[in-house]
Amino acid sequence: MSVTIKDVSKDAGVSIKTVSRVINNEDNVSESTKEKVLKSVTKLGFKPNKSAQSLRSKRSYMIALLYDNPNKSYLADVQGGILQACKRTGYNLVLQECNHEDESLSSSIIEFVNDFKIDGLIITPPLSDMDEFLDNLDSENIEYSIIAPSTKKSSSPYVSSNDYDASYEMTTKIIEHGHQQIGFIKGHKMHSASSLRFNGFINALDDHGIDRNFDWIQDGDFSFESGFNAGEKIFNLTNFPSAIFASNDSMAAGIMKSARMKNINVPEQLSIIGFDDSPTAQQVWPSMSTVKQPVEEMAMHAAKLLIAQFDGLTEKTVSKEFKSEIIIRESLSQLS
Amino acid sequence: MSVTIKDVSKDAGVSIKTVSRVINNEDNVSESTKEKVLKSVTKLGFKPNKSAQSLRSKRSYMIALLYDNPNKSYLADVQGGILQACKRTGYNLVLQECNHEDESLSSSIIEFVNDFKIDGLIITPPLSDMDEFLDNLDSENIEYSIIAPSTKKSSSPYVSSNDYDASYEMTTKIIEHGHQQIGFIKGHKMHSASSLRFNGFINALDDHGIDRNFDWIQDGDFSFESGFNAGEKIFNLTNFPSAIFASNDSMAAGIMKSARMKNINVPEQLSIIGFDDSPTAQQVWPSMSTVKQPVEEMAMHAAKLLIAQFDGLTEKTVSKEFKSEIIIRESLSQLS
DNA sequence: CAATAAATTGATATCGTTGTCAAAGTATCT
DNA sequence: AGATACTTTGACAACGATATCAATTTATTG
Repeated sequence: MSVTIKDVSKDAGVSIKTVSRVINNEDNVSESTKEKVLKSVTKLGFKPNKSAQSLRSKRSYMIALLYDNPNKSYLADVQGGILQACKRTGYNLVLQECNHEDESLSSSIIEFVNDFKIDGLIITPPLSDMDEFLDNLDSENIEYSIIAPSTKKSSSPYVSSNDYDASYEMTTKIIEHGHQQIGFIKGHKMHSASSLRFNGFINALDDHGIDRNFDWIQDGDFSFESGFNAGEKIFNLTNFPSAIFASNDSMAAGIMKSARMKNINVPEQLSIIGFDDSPTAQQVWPSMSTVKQPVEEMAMHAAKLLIAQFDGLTEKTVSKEFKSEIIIRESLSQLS
Repeated sequence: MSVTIKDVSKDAGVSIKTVSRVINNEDNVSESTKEKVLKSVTKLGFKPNKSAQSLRSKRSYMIALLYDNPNKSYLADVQGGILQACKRTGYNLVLQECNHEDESLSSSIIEFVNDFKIDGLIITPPLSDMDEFLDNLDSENIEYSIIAPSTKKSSSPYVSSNDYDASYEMTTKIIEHGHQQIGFIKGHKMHSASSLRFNGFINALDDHGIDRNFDWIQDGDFSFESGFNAGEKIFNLTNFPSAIFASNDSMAAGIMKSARMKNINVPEQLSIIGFDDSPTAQQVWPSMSTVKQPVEEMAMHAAKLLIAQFDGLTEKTVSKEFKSEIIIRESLSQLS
């Protein structure tokens, strides 16, 4: 049926082991035989049988993406990036939804990895913030690569976003637009990004000598509803801020709705700023100013990092922090 | 290291072939030995090695999802559904992004299936509308299950949505809200859903004796921009409709923006209706009336259909049409 | 140049299943 | 009871790669 290593060995006039050596890029093969073998490989269109390789070598050539209820657009972006990295490497992506509140998270993931001989994991927030979970993986010698805000030092390779800097920068931008009265909606407590974004905000206020008003700082959990509720609270105050910076776009949209329902004009009376650049950010009116992280690129890098660990890739791949982009759209107005 | 079929056979006192028979649910195994084997399987916690099975049986236990640039939320929902179906079956999901305009689509997919020994495909619009592509798969004896609007009869199992009915019903709802002047934005031409949704609209108008106004019927391609542009055209007319029904939510959001920019109040002066119930639909203000298809359920069913073809599943799984749900939110107003 | 070390190559076992086919056991029929 | 058919079972080959380790070739050394 299909071409096997045996056919190649016959065609090239060498043993199957030598063919194996060539296709696995092993040392100690003379240039001349290598060339000979590669010629036969191309000529016959040989592609190693994944199952046979996997059976013998104990590797599955599969990496798994672990995620816990992220917004759909984030998930799609992450996947896209990983798939790009997998493209020509022969690796495949498997999806695994998790629940960070599940008591047996560690054990079930370890079982999953062992059952399917998963070569490595890519871990996204908030799972990437669970130190104990990562420790458990470490002690089982499971390889992984994490995508996370830059807080922690991990022995495993990681890809990080500069949530603090981005938040600081965006806050500065808001101030530069003339706003002195600025509210903030925090994100979900389990995400390390939440505190980073909040700290960036606070420090930017302080550095510009702007007072904090804790009535205008509300808790949220990244959901639209939590943003809406936070808005209701703020707009019931006797005076409310001229701008509100929400820790993500969904909450920002929630604020926008609650403002609208109180007949507060956006952005004339109130500027609203989000974070993530989700598809919604462009589709609401007025369009949302927001922070865009290069999620797809980050995921691609995380996958490359991981794959580089098993396959000795030629190009060196190292942990890396990615920079976010500040996007100013209609929802942030210039105060005169 | 891990438990193999040999360990089980020893423990149960039968041959490895008999164990294999039991775990593959083959006929001609006596109840007593079956029981004996199953007891050993549970006792030892035996799980068949996927690679070995795959190598010997020529099956990969992987199904692939073929998609072409759908919106992210749709993609996530489809994946969620498939993963649920895969959950306890031992199958895994592999993602494959396609381009329906690619000349070599058929051949590259056939190669992909052969290389990875993919057991079956799940095909989403617009790929599921490409008859020639499906024919090519048929002639290669590749198994697939399609998710599509109900137009075509396929020899392969399929899952369909009643786009025509949903559109007819929503249009009727709009009319019942007192609207007599109704616009429509068409979807992407390559999607069979587009014409179905349009026909449902037109027929509902006709059946209720309402005039069609072709100035209010605009082309679109499911993108936000195309919706926005369609809006601009309509609102530059001397008189415009009291309601616009867009073939999806993104375009509806585009309309909403263009209306806002012309200072047209939604929903007081203009009702806007979408299709899909994307996350954005709830997050815009006013929240969008729309049609929700049970995408996740549909995908789950499609996966079950497919898996039932290789594994003789106990419960009969057949092609099925799913009903959509009409969701009325703030963007559709009642005219007095 | 012989002796030794290093690089290259191949014969064969092996991974953990399923497939083949024949043997053994049971049931059914004259 | 014996012949026949059917059910149940197992021994062993096979899938297509990598691993082991010994054999061969080539390079280096004194």
